[in-house]
Amino acid sequence: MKRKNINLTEAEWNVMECLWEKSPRTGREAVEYLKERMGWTRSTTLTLLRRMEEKGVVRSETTGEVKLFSPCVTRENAALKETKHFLERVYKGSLGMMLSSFTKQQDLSKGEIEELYGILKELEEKKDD
Amino acid sequence: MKRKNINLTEAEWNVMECLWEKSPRTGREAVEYLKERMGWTRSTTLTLLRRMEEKGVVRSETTGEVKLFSPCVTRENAALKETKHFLERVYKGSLGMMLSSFTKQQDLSKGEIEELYGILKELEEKKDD
DNA sequence: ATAATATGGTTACAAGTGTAAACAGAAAGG
DNA sequence: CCTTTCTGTTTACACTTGTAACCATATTAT
Repeated sequence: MKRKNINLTEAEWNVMECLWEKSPRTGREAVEYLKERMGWTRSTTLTLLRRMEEKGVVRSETTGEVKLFSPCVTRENAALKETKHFLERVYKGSLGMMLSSFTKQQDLSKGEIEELYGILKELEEKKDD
Repeated sequence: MKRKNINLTEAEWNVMECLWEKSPRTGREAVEYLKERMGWTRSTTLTLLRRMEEKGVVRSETTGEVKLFSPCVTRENAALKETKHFLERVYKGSLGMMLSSFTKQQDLSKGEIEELYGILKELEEKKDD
């Protein structure tokens, strides 16, 4: 069961969120953060951090007393990768298919539609010049 | 590690694709299909089918000689669920955020942008009446 | 100095996943 | 009939993921 595409698991995303929000963070900070929003125990958080360091998505430096953890991937990159993978798997890579399928069953508010329009418009303009 | 949200795994999506494309299918058909595009052995496919039946995403009826497999979920529903889950995890549930993040790094062709526009326009119109 | 804390490391363990070999009964060929 | 061939069922096994207890060492408070 070789896994080439080292995508973040659900639990790992939470750890990343914690580090993306602020980094570097000491182990203690991370533990506290994840205890609060996830209800994880100290062990759980530290184990995750260790594994993620092994996987190369988190890096740490020991400064005398404590360890400082930082993410090795930007949120943008991780999200992009995940998005591609997701689109590939579920919508044969087509963003259009995803949008139309999704909106067909999920009612978007007027506001949301406007938002999407805005994004597209901007894109187009950027393309023109 | 209780998993409440029975989402389809990567491998399972392939089995579903096979059944969505045509169903019901005999075991043999499925095996052949997945041997071709995935290179899976007979065992692998049949094991997957069994597990998926246990999970309730696939159903089978034995007609005397052979077993006929069918999906218990529509592609649309599975995709929607997966999409929600994905958006939640990666983009805090925001479709807009996803679109803008994605397009910021992934160049869309003129054609693709047009396609997305079309989808939105249609949505809007439907909303109006 | 001794006991309580904090901090990080090691080990554990069940459920889930990917992948498949082995086995068993039915049907078909010779 | 006996062997090959389908078809389906059982068993297996390594890796992953979620979750955590346990252990060791350093620091601190009494």
